[in-house]
Amino acid sequence: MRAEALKGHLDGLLLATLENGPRHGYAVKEALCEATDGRIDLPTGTVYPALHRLERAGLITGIWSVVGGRRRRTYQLTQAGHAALSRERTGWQEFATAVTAGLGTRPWPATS
Amino acid sequence: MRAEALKGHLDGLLLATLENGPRHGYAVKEALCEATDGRIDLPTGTVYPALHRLERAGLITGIWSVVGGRRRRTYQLTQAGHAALSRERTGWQEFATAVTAGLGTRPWPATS
DNA sequence: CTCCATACGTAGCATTGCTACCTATCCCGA
DNA sequence: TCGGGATAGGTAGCAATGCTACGTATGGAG
Repeated sequence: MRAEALKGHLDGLLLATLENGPRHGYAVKEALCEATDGRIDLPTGTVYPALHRLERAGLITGIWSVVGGRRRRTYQLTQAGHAALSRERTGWQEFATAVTAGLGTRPWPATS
Repeated sequence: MRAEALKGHLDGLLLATLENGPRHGYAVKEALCEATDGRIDLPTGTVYPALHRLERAGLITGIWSVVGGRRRRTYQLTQAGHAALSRERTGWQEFATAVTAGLGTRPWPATS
């Protein structure tokens, strides 16, 4: 997958991993990797700054803890985060529809 | 549609408008707007630099002409451009599949 | 004669994900 | 015992890219 393709769509993906309960940063990365069958395997240098951004934006909140000698920051969605995730989903649908139309490909999955 | 969403996917869309014959820059913009039902209506400040980029990359070639007193630069896909378009399409499919999975939305169109 | 559509263009900006690097702990295998 | 990998967090700086805000010019409609 081309690196820059993700631009503008990362936030929604991160939020989605937190929808069913809190996770710490590293687990977010793992969850996203697993959910996409390894197709989206983010470097940590992408994940952590993005989580900081989401926290600054008030979409997630994090608390520190220590598990097995390792410090963790566990994040969970805020009310605003849930709303944002919802927006990201509908936004993605619209975007994907538009690009698919623009590219002139089959509506979906074309995996026949 | 969020502005930054397009990042990394514009080239394929522009190439696609040139697949069925040459067009000049302004017509590319119009064609894309029409193909997407107005959902992707690019400012000219996006289109022209992007076309220059594609030409520098050897994916399209342009020739000047004058029609009705107005100068035009008409572009057409090169061999490499056709190949790139093909890659963009498969890349888009993979990308869309991954993001859809990551967001946990319905495979498609979810417009039910 | 003014305004809009057509047609092209550039400068500079903001965002964003990536590379490359750093620290630290725990555990497994050699 | 010691090295390396997985786990867990982080930062600095870069490159790419689309957008905003302009500027230039012609033709036709009102």
